[in-house]
Amino acid sequence: MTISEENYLKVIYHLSLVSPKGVNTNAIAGMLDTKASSVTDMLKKLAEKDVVTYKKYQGVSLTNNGLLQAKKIVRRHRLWEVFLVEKLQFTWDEVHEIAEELEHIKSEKLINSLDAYLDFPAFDPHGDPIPNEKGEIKKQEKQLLSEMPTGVVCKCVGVKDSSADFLQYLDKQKITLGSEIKILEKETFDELIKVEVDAKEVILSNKIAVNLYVQ
Amino acid sequence: MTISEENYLKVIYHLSLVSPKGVNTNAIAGMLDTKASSVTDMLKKLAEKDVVTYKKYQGVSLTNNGLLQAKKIVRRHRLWEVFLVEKLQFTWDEVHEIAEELEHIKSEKLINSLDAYLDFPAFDPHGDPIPNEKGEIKKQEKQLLSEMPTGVVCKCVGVKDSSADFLQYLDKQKITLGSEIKILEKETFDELIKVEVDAKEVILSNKIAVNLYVQ
DNA sequence: AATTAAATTTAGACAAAACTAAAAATATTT
DNA sequence: AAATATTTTTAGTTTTGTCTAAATTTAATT
Repeated sequence: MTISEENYLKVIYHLSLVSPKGVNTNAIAGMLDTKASSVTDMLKKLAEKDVVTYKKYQGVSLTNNGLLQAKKIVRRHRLWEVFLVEKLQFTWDEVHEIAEELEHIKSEKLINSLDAYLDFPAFDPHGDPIPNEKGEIKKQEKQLLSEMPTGVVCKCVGVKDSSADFLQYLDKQKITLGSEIKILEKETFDELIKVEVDAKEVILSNKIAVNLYVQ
Repeated sequence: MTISEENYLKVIYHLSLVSPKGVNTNAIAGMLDTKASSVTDMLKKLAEKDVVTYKKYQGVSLTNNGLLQAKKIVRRHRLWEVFLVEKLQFTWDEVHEIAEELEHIKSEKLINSLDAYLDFPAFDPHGDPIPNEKGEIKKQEKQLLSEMPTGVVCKCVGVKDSSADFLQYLDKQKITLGSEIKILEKETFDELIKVEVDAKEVILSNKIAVNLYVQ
């Protein structure tokens, strides 16, 4: 598998978690910053290789084999992210770009040794689950901050949007993985949420609340 | 720079250490397992980019810029090798292939963090020097085992041939980086060398002796 | 010095992965 | 249901890095 093919597989995997009944050509093009016609070409090739099932105009889905391959790529990506944060002191907003490259290094021995070296982490620095060697994923129950009722104390366990911009904004508010968040007040009119983090009161917009997973 | 261009630069660098007055097209083709015509094409492109000076039929050499680039690639390669051996328990014969891939990950921050994490190693697992951030290389004085006189005790500090086959052969003889080697007898007729390693007598062929650096 | 051999370059072609522009299929409106 | 809009596919190019085969230059021999 080429790097390009791997990137397609990965994107199809992520999109199929949201739309399990078939992923759109355009959606893939959007994620990969390429053109729909290029996607069509690649889908044919991937179908040839039996990693996706593809019918003209009907979108694609992963085959069992394709799913396993995709999980391996995600596994590599997330393990490297853990490495960068835990061992090389990167912050959670810096790791994605580099992991995009590292994820394509394919040695099984490398990735399993890395996994052991990191003590078999179940989640990456953004709270996303890391598939194990067999592709099994430990599901974590989590809810969006926006869905939590007033008064409760919850813990930040992940982000939906893991863009550097969002993560840096969270840093500015002293919110990070594991932060305790107490919901003080929810304003129904403009959906602002007043919370307490680090013994300080903070106002969070809805845009933040719908992108923050808590438990 | 593409991966392919980096591979050419790296090979030209290694070859220019042996033939500083210009590297042959054929030599490059041999190292990269490609054809001379492909090399010619690439040399033109690299000359365009000012990383090599190239004159038809005269071979190539690196420009100052090209030399720095090449050293960066070598630096990355060797740092990853140290990482694999020191942190992930790889053996010295397993690391080259994987480092061939890892060397193309280009984040400066990544490589400098890795360097610090590994405590700024000066040599890789085969005894080859690791350029620092500025491209400076710490030279180590070393001689081939074949050049040492009878009677002396020396220490293995590197290998000239770092192929897996050779390294595994050395492992079988219990010779590794840092091994003390006492030269007991040199046979002039067939150039076999009797040495003592690990309190055991071993006979080494000339092929071994001309590929083992000692101090 | 002429001839042969070896190394190198040119010319033309190919595969991968992208693109543009146009055509076809599906969805959505009116 | 017809018209329009959107999505997807096809057809034909482009770029990168490779190849083969032929031509050219340099090196080695006789």
